[in-house]
Amino acid sequence: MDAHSDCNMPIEERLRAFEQICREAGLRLTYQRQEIYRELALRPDHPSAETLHQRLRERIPTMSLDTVYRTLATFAGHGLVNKIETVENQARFEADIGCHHHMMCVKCKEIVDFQWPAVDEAPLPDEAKAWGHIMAKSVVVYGTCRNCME
Amino acid sequence: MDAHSDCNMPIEERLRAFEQICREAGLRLTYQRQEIYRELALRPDHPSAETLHQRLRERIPTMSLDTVYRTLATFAGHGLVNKIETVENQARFEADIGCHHHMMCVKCKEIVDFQWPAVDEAPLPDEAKAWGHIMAKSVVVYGTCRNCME
DNA sequence: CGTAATAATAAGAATTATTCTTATATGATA
DNA sequence: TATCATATAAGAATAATTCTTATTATTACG
Repeated sequence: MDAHSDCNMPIEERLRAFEQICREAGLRLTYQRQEIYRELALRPDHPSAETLHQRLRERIPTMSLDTVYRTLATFAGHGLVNKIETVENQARFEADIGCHHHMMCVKCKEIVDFQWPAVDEAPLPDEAKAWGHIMAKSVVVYGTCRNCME
Repeated sequence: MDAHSDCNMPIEERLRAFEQICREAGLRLTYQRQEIYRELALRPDHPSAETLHQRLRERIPTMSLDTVYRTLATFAGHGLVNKIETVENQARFEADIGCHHHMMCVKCKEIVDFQWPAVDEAPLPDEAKAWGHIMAKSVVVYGTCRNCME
């Protein structure tokens, strides 16, 4: 089985998998990288780089926003985190790279994971196969969450 | 049948539908709005606001980038155009609001429409229904297009 | 274990993407 | 056609992200 990290794994195991992937990829295991990964992996939400930076700065006042951006980009390049596409102009991130999709509330902007096996299992249409080589698919659903429906 | 605009309709009809929707919504039918809509509807690609602005400025040198952004936001708010979510940080737009999905080439960033009835017809999982009221769903597939596979 | 080489960081500047402000112009209505 | 509200152009401002550079810290190697 491949080294991966999803929300059903205990945090220690996810951190170990993270460290292993860093080592294999030749990424130095810095304090900042470990703390950024841990902060992202610890909560099930989908923070922006800025939100993550604010959280980290409470513990680590010297952590710079640039490091958060740079590190998240590095992680995303190595498949350690996902950058989530939304209609908003601030990118959102998650450490759970298991197969799932996203629902975003158009009011509070909260993003929640969900499973949709019917879509995961649906074969890509011929049109898509003819277009080129497909590597990833992403479903984002927009609506109003229960909290925001008052 | 609802007034809508997809790539199978002749451009004249799409422009008429556009004008009608503007009138019904109380949106003034300005020269800029008509030209921005026409420019977007005329091509099957998915330009950014900036790309669209460059195209328009060749014909209309006084067209401002702000007007393009503002107008696209207005259009999107009235369901006249789609703002497409991607992992890139520049938003992309399209005038085709018929049901379809998108493939994006990670190299050249080109976006192409495709149909995927299996996904359109798949019922949302209970998890999603329980979350709140869902209004839209978007599928984006990432890969390398034939042109970029050399 | 200490040290050299090199990659990563912090800080702030720079860039890119988008939105706001304000004076002017234009479309819709009477 | 005059009126009035809305939309526009221009450029300033803000927001989001990336770059530059000097410094620091990790890793590999002795």
